[in-house]
Amino acid sequence: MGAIIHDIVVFMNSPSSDTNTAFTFRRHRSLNTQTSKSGSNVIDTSAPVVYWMDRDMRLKDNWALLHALDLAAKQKTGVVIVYNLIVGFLGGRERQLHFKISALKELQADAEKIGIPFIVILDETGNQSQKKLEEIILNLNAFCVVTDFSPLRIQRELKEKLATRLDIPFIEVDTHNIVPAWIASQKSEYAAYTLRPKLHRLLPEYLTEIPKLHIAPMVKKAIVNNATIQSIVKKCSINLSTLNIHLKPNTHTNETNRIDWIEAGEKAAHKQLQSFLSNTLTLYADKRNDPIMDAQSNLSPYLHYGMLSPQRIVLETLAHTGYRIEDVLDEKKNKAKVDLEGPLGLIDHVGAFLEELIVRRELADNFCLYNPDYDSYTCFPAWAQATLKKHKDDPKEHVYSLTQFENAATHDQLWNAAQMEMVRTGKMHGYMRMYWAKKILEWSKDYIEAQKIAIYLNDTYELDGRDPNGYAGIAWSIGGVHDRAWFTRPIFGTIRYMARSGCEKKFDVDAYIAKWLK
DNA sequence: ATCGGCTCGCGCAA
DNA sequence: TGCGCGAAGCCGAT
Repeated sequence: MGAIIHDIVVFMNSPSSDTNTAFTFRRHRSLNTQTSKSGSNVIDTSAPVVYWMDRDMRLKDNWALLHALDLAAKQKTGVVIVYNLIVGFLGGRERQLHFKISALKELQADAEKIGIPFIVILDETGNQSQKKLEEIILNLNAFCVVTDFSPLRIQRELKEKLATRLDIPFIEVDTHNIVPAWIASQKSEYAAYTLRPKLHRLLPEYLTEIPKLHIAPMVKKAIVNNATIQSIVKKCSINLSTLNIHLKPNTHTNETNRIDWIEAGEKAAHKQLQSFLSNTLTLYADKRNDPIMDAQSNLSPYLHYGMLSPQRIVLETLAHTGYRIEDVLDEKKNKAKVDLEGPLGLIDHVGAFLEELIVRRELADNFCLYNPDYDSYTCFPAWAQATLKKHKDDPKEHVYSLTQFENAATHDQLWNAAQMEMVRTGKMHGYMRMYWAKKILEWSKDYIEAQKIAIYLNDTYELDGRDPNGYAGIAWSIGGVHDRAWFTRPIFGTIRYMARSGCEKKFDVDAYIAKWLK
């Protein structure tokens, strides 16, 4: 029988009273069956808990770090964070790497301030991660390893390999979702409406306050006083300020390799959240699908890198508006009764925002977790594969190559504008992402190639690329995933179609084109 | 401006 | 077994 890590209890000072509020969290699971290597009576205070930070690049509101700190406090030892920087991860380019490195600098400085060494190791070829992580965990004589959760194959495979090699407990904590993906649902959900009730049922249990980061004095002391760990940290961590990596430039050179309109890191993320809540939230429900209006949250790059906790966003949104989560969920449930004419109320904006933040994000993780072929056409539902296959050889007015798409050289200036928005800013407007992907289906050799092209462009240019949201969004647009069948038409079959004329009815297409194509 | 039909299959009620 | 309904739509009729 393997080790069972029991639910742990965290105590925190409630801001509204001076009594300690105890609550448990169940956001972790064991990745191997190892028990601690020392006998249960022997406490080796020199063996730290290693938090291998992967998907969630933040110190605040991070359940994985909190879990590591709790285990360390029980063991009277310290915590060391290890971040494994993979160059060119999943086809990422300099823009994503630069964004990451900039956040890592802040993380490293902030972690060290509170007595947590932050080691950055470098995997320049993409195949050294397992060996390097193993080495450093061994060198540090780790007591156990805690990591965060991602449903993407590359990360799951690395964890599986590590799990077979480590002879200490290896624990995964989902700190990217409010309800852990494997608890929210045990199967691939058919659509948002099948996942929604499950999430709504579990939210009262999981949408709790998040404990403040509190470093127990002995946790800090265990590291500060340990010369061996200090020397390993010094020896192993690369120097971020002198790091100089050049990746293959993008097709659109110079101006587009680095993104400068958005600042990386958790401080910048919190600033953006506050700005969104104060300035933009009241536009969200009716204007978020207008690519001319700046009515989106602009939080997705931060969410992708875990620089901001979605749970914190929900808590802040509720605090800012004064609603309770039940109010918002009930409101959505009774929408038909409440939906009178007139301007939308604040609660509609909050409902629309939280629906996207909670249900849509968790649905994307659910999709990748239970469909490991999330980036292949084989993940499309049977009806969609059948209809796409049937219409595969329908005559096409335009067929473009990857290069033509990449260079925004189609006949459709609206499509080209969307492509250029992504190339220039690293973030295409959410509504345009659907149109963009649907048109790649319409103008590619076939749906199999269309999905590949869309994923390549998304992962290359979007700051929030290489994310379950991207794979799910493309599968929705091209493969009917989480969607229903619609009116039959050429090429698409019964996959939902989107037309430029629809965009023209909804927003000022010419203004959008003028903005991104000069 | 607004409406109905198009279309598939899940999940629940019966 | 039947039925309601779903993440963003389109199109033609009114």
